[in-house]
Amino acid sequence: MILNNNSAIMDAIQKFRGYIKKKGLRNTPERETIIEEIFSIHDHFDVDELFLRLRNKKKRVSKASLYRTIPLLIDSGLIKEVYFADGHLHYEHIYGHNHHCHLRCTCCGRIIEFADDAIGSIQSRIGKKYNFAITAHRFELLGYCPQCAQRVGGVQKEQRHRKRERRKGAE
Amino acid sequence: MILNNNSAIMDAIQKFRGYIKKKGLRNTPERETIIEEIFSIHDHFDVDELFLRLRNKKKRVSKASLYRTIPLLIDSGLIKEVYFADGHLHYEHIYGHNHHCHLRCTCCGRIIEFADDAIGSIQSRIGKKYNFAITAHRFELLGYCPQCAQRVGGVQKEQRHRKRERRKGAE
DNA sequence: ATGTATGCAAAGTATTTGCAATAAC
DNA sequence: GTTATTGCAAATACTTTGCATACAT
Repeated sequence: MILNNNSAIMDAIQKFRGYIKKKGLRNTPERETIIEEIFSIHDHFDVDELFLRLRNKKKRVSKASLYRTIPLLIDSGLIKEVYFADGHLHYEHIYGHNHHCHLRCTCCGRIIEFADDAIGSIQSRIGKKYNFAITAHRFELLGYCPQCAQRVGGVQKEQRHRKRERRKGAE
Repeated sequence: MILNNNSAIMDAIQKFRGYIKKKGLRNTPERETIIEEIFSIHDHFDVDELFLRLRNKKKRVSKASLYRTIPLLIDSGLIKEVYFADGHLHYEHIYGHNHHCHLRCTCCGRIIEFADDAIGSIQSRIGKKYNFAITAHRFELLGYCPQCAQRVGGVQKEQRHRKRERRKGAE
């Protein structure tokens, strides 16, 4: 059911061009490079991962441009924030992904995607009740995965340490 | 239905003392001061707000202690992270609050609390399915409040600016 | 007595911003 | 030609940490 092929990338770029035009902004090769990379990631990502992936492919886009582009991608409906961990936000693209939420192990950081039909009905029920125009939701379940549940639990810092190791490795 | 009176504060402190003892840590006046302050806040808070509130009451607790105490309060089940905005996490205490989730206007930052019975059943359904021991969830709905929906939309930075002004005012 | 907790200041990490040069329209 | 965008480096924001002192047990 995952459609992250060239057609999804082209759809995304088309949608972004429309957004740029509507807002009176300018399109640039850097922005399209970013979109191409994001839509080739079949997973969640954070700014640092995105930056490293681009650098590994010799695509030179500065981090400042990443930080400046991400809000545009969110506003244009191409990506969304999915959860906060390791001290920063993680994102994922929207096109070609089925809608899902995240189940996260607070011990090892493992992520499982899930979907549940009841979420949509809660969203519309609450939106109507408070007269909000709801544009997005974030639903995360937190707990211990089967492996971590056996061990003690409460070793919340492992996650962050692992992340640091990963970054060092990439230098 | 809100019970943030002295008995809720005492309950919280009792629970924390039990936690401290179980973990072999030490209780300190600073930690109890922090708990008292948090349980007197009938709202969400972030580290900076907590720090300023304490300072305004001449209770001298360093920010380092706040940052070191918050994980203990989360681990002991007294508070929880509720959402990420303005570049950092916001928290709320658990005792004496009915369970609820947050509806947030991405334009003006306004927060509405809501509850929906379906959330609990999703949580247990998914926990069972993936064999996770679920300890918490975070469910946020994002959109435009009635007032902001009338104006354009997309002025995502207002929120952060307002926060900065607020801080300056408190100096 | 022992060793955890504190405050402070420094370091670390993430993100934003000023500015000159570039390039999209 | 005009002006948004870029990369860089500096600045800012948030959080963590090292260390000497204080204090809970």
